[in-house]
Amino acid sequence: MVRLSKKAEYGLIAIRHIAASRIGEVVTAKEISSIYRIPFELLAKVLQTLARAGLLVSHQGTHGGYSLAKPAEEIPVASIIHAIEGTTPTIAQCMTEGADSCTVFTVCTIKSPLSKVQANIERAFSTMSLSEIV
Amino acid sequence: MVRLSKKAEYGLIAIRHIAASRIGEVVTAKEISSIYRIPFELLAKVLQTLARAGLLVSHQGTHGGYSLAKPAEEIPVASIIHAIEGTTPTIAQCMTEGADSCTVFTVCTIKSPLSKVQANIERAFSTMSLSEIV
DNA sequence: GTAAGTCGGACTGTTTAGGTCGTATATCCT
DNA sequence: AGGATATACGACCTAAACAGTCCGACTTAC
Repeated sequence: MVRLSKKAEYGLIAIRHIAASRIGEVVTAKEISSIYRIPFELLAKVLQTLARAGLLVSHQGTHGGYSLAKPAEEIPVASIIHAIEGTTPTIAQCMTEGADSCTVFTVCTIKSPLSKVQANIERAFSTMSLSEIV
Repeated sequence: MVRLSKKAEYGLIAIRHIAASRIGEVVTAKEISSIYRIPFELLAKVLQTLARAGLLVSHQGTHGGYSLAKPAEEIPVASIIHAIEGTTPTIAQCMTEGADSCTVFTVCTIKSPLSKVQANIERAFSTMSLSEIV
């Protein structure tokens, strides 16, 4: 019913690890992958995505790695998950796509009650910042 | 991030429809499938599952169909979703399976913060009964 | 210039969701 | 009795998403 993808899970673990390290220090993908036994290549991709989303800054070359782009307090958990999972997450299909994607022509009867639940979930992730899970 | 499966969506629409019909009246899978343009075979499976879970009672034979097994007030939305999705839903893999399924040997660092979010979601669905979405 | 890093696209294998098919069984009506 | 109309249920198929891999390129410190 509610499950994060492996990528999101890895991303959360990784960014939490980075947040927990001393500030100014960069952390390599290799280090994280070996500590948490996460496939290196996959983790690298996730970190790249996070960097592109502006949550991490990457430092190339020898002694390169990743560090937080901003203080942990300013990074909501929701933004991490969103960056990784890409697609805007909605609880039911009819809430994302064009109005006529809902095969029910007039009313999608369950739409409005579910949207409340969705708002709740979204809020739960948005109000929780990275600093709270370190 | 948070999306119900089609089956769950169909199940919700269907049971809501049944709940909205006059009491004592049975509704056929065919009727629901044609109204909401839901593939008949698939819907039939979902309704069977719901019947097996004790949320609906099925009436076989001519003029058969489905009706609610109990008043809508006594059917939490969560129970409908759980019945259909089967597997106990957890937000991350490490929360379901055996302790050693988490590749991180000592601590799954993100486990506890996420479990709070999960509890929230669970609560949102549990406190909402079918009667509230009719 | 070489080692240690990130970058990013292409590719593969596996799982799961969504949907279909066929057959059995129960019930009503004539 | 027998046909029409339902549910019951397992087997099957397909496409897409997910998890993971591979490889070549670029960047930077020493």
